Amino acid sequence: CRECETMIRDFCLEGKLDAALWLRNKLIANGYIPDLVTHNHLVNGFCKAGHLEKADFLVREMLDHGPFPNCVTFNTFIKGYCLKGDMKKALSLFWSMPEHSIRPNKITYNILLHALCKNGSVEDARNFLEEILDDGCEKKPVDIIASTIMMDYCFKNGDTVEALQYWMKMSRQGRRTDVVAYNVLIHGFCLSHDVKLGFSVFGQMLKSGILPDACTCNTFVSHFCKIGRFDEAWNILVSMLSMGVAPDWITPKMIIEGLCVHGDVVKANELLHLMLESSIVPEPRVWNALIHGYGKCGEVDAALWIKDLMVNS
RNA sequence: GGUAGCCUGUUCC
Repeated sequence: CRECETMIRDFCLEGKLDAALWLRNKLIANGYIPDLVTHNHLVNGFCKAGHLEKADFLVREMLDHGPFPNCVTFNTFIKGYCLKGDMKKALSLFWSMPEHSIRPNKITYNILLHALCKNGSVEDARNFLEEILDDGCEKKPVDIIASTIMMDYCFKNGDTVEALQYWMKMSRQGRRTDVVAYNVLIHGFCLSHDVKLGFSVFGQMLKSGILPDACTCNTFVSHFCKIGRFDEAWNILVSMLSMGVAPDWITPKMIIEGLCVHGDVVKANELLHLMLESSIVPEPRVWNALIHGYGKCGEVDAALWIKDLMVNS
């Protein structure tokens, strides 16, 4: 019945949760119990759709009749409550894990850390982190993702000093910092309007053999668009392309919208075609920005032409 | 003994 389980999984991924649940119930009625991973897909589907009552029902059934939930089940379920902003419930689930003899893993901690930063405060997250570290043996190195989460939210709250402490701890531990950690650091410097530092971090990143990605590019581009330096933003995009970084639709979106607002529709149009050549099709609002941009300076023909282009893309 | 699918961090809005 591997095929039925694959079907349930695909239904979940496509958001067809009713069908997925129906098939699961059907199989059980016929005496076959879908395996744990399949159940986890169902829980995940319900959580992502915000139907936590259904996820809750499913997890209860799993506890009572199997397949017995594992750490992934709880991670998924906890994240569901985090997305709803219900940290009380998320934390109580976390603390209930030992009752079921399920051990939380790094991912569990990171889900909660992230949500505590987002829905609560960095303070709450810091306390939680300390609690976790105290719990086990000493000198446990902090997970790189956990450090990145903390660093990110410290920057976002304007606490640069603490953010950098997380960064230094990370690099001191000799753990391999990755592209996301660098992106967060660069973004942090851009937030405090210190692009120069951002660039020097970027250089450091290249030196340690870590390749930039679309986020790295977008972080710089976003910064330059915000201060109205579209020439610089454009240069970033071009040099990233030459480094082999594949831009996503966010990159052109920022520059095109910015250029249109500032009245340089011609340049925006040029960029649009560049992206279309790389078969990157922008969002509707990017097209709107261009159409509106041409309309604003009275070039109705050009506006209509863009509209045709949009329909054909 | 080998093998598969599920859960965590960064950029625009």
